[in-house]
Amino acid sequence: MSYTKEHKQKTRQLIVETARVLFNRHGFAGVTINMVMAEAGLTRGGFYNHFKSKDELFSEAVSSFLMGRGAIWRAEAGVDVSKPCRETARHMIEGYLSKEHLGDRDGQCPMIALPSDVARANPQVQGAYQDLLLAMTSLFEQSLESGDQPCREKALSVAALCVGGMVLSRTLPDSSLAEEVRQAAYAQARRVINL
Amino acid sequence: MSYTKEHKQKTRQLIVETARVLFNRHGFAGVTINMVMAEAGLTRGGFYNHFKSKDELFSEAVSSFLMGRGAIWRAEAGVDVSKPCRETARHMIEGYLSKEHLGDRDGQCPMIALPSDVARANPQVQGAYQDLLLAMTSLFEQSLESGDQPCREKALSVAALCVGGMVLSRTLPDSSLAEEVRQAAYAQARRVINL
DNA sequence: TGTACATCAGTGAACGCGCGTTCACTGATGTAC
DNA sequence: TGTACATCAGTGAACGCGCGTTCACTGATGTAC
Repeated sequence: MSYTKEHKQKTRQLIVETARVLFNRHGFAGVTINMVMAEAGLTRGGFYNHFKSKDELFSEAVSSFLMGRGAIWRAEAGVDVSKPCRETARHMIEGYLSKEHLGDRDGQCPMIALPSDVARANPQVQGAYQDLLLAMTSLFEQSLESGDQPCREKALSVAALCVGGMVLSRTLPDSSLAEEVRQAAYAQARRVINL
Repeated sequence: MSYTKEHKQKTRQLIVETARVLFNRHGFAGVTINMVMAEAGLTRGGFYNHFKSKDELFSEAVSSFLMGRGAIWRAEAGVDVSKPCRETARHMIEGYLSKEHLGDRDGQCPMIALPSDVARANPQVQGAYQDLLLAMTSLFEQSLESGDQPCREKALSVAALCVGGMVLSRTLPDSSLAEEVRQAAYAQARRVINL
């Protein structure tokens, strides 16, 4: 035996997390294997000891968000997934549509940072993206259920507001307009969950 | 004189429109100058008689939507910009969040097809993107104004629903989930404009 | 009306460059004795 | 405990390729006479 399995696993995770940040910043095509490896303190050749291809790395990077950076994010935002209630939904939209989340380009949800990159990526990446949406909507669904109302529709439309508000806001060069959009989406999402 | 100015102008427009379609399909990085020129029935070298760079082409392609393909789209969707009223807003969201618009990858609004590409592009491209959003929101604003209500916020949140619903729907690999998201966004947008 | 000419839109080969990926290697590590 | 060895994570040069862009050219066109 050379090194331990844990050592390799750690390196792999380091590469994935480094890549996730760089993909968020520069998009899929804007990131090179060399950039990722250098940023992780490694050299380009070693990459293929861990991944089959750049595509596989992209897929891992997007998947990693939910349980990795996303879990930290949820903790910071006060979103307790184990106790879904109206309060939880409120924390979720408050955190998701917050100014901090908008400004945190490196730690941002991939649904905001990479939508058109993912739309043109391979099925694994799209699957990871879908898992993010499902995590979000099922949290809303569980949080909002209360007998009569069709709350799945409500949950999906709040997700559309969250992602749409942030995607628009992040792309607009006029920052006061961006701020208006973000706040409007937030106000509307609040209204929907209180309906 | 060689050729007329109109001839050159026509060629330029052909290149821009060809590029707009290809950018929608493959994203900024996925399109090469050669692809664009070949698709337009020309050869690569001529490109620089018309544009300074690929960036400039991208900017032109996004700007061209509003008055070009977008105008055709509005006509098909029955959106009469000159008569903004509740009915106009209804046609707008009905068309924007329609199954046809979702499926029409080539003719789709760039806000849906290219969000993360634009977010990382140069200021001109972002300006063109912002103009699209402003066109949409000011139409909603004018259509919905009725004295007391804060209808700008309403307009912005409907835009977030339109873009968010479509961006999500187009990216989800599970097409029945995609359909649910689209319909939920539509139902919610309808509810907001009737509020 | 016919011809000679100047223009410049369009051509296609070529440039330098950086990409994703491969590969022969090296040297730090854990294990066997 | 100390040493010889096998493993394989990590190295870095190299590969083929296609990109954005440049450039010397060509030939279709409109104009002048």
